[in-house]
Amino acid sequence: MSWRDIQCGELRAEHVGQRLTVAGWVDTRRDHGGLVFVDLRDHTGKIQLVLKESDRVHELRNEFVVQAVGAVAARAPDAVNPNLATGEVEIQVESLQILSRSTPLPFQVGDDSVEETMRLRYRWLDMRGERMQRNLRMSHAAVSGIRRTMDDLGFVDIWTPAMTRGTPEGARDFLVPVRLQPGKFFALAQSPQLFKQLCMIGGLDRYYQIATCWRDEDLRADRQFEFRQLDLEMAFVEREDVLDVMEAAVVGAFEAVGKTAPTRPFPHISYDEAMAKYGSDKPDMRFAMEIQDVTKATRGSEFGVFANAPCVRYLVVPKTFSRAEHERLVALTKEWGAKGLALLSQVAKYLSDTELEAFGVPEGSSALCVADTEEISAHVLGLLRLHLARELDLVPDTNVFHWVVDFPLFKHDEETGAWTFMHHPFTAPATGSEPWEPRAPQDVRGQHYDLVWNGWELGSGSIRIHDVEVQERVFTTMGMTDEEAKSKFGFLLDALAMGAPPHGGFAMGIERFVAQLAGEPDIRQIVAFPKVSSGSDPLTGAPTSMPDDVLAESGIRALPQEDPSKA
RNA sequence: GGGGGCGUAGUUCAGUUGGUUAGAACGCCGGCCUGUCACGCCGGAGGUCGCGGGUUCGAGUCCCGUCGCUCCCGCCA
Repeated sequence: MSWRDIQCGELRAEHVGQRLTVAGWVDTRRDHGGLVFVDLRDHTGKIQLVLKESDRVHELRNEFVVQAVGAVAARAPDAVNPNLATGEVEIQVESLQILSRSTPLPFQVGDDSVEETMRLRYRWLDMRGERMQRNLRMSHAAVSGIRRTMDDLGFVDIWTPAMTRGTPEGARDFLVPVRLQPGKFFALAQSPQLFKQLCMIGGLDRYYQIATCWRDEDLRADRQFEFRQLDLEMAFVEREDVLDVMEAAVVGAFEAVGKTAPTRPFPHISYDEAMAKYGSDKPDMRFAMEIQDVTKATRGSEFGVFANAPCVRYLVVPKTFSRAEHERLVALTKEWGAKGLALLSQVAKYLSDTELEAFGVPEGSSALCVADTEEISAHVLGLLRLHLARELDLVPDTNVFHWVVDFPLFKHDEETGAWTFMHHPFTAPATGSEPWEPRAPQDVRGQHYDLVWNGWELGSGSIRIHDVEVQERVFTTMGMTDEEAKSKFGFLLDALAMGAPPHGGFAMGIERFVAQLAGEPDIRQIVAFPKVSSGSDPLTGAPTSMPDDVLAESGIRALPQEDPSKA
């Protein structure tokens, strides 16, 4: 026998007269005494069961799992429910079997107002609701579309290790103690980066993987400890070849979920332009409100704050600000690192007519100015731009994909004073920018590119270094000695020295992509069992402490932790 | 590491200037009901106001601390 002949949401007028078995969850019951209506639900929808009085029928409660056998009947015209896809029919139940009971629930399935920790603690209930059903199924469909695209393009899915060599650079690693070698650790892969490059050197040509990655950094709306990325790498290609494949994958996912795909090719913007106009390397370009620069015009200003600052930039905002509103913004920008935030109308008295003209602020608008280093001005105004756009509801409901290109290869590390990489140390310098000495490292561009969707960084990639000497020179610029480079990346240098083809690739965060696709504000709505922002799992209670003897077996010992109950 | 927000019944919330026995809706329990579909009607149970301390004649309300959740900055090759 079968539990069901048809799913709840699939019943239509065409089934009238058939005797069918259905099964699902009791969504609602309307008990009229001698007559009971039950909306039976599964992920396809609901169907109304009509039950005559019997022993069992009054026992039914929400979320009981039941199986019913009965005839599909057409509803009387005045009893049709136009709000239900199955609303023209109902099942006249002949026999009902309770397959499983349910205790009263901590919240009602489908209640969208419940606090998220509660939803996560009882995720199995949350999952029965429309929202998670849609998100998890859309996630699967998107990944299917991506896989189909990659397979069709001749990419080969290669499994790379989760347990790999730790890297002190970059994100913090999750460590895995090794019982067979006490005191030594694997790190969970932050990305399959080096392995996919080795695949290229190994002649695999076109690699991809929906790869799980782990990074031990603070969680955010768009960040979890573990996440998946579409990871791909191609040999004998240039930047545009990689971008082309990525666009195809994105479009493949859109088509797989039945949404209108963005137009190809996606527009490009340079890193410098993005930083200047939007103060971010992942600009939200659904709206303008670009950052303006008046550094030159205010050089000789009598207003010392402007004249003496290395950089004067501002945002024109279509609104006038009260003193209190301005003060609040000042406080915000100070948190972000600015010394202050000048409202042009307040400092106008110190400025010449020529200077004021340079600002060119229309009637009814305001200019908010930051006078600081170029870096801080861009950063703060970039954040302020996003903040104000959201607050003033200036963000249209559109989809804007674009590539950010021409990144610097190196950046200066404020803490150590050394040069470090912008992306990772395997990104190739732009053609023509090598050898870069005696050119300053900050002037070297890298063949790095980011994919940005509505201000979310979906992922990044680059053309990699395939020349062992260039790779060594990059390590040297970063202050690495030959010995260090050899000990950390000797295997890569060996491989590069043994016939490495030109290659490049990309990695796109799956959850970020699907969250945007589903219109969700954070990736927890896409992940079946996510962690909350403190880094714990409210469902299982993980992480937990471990007995000392278990730790000892792994060759480690936990540091004593303060007991919070004593505080 | 830093800043903001939130925490009251199972859930979502209200709770005035500090003042009697902390309320509502949904859910839950009992009863009635043969055409409902957010069924209806009658009745009922349910509270460590996150936790600890303080101020006060009196604290859900004010103060301090702490815990949890959340958003953001830093961080995220």
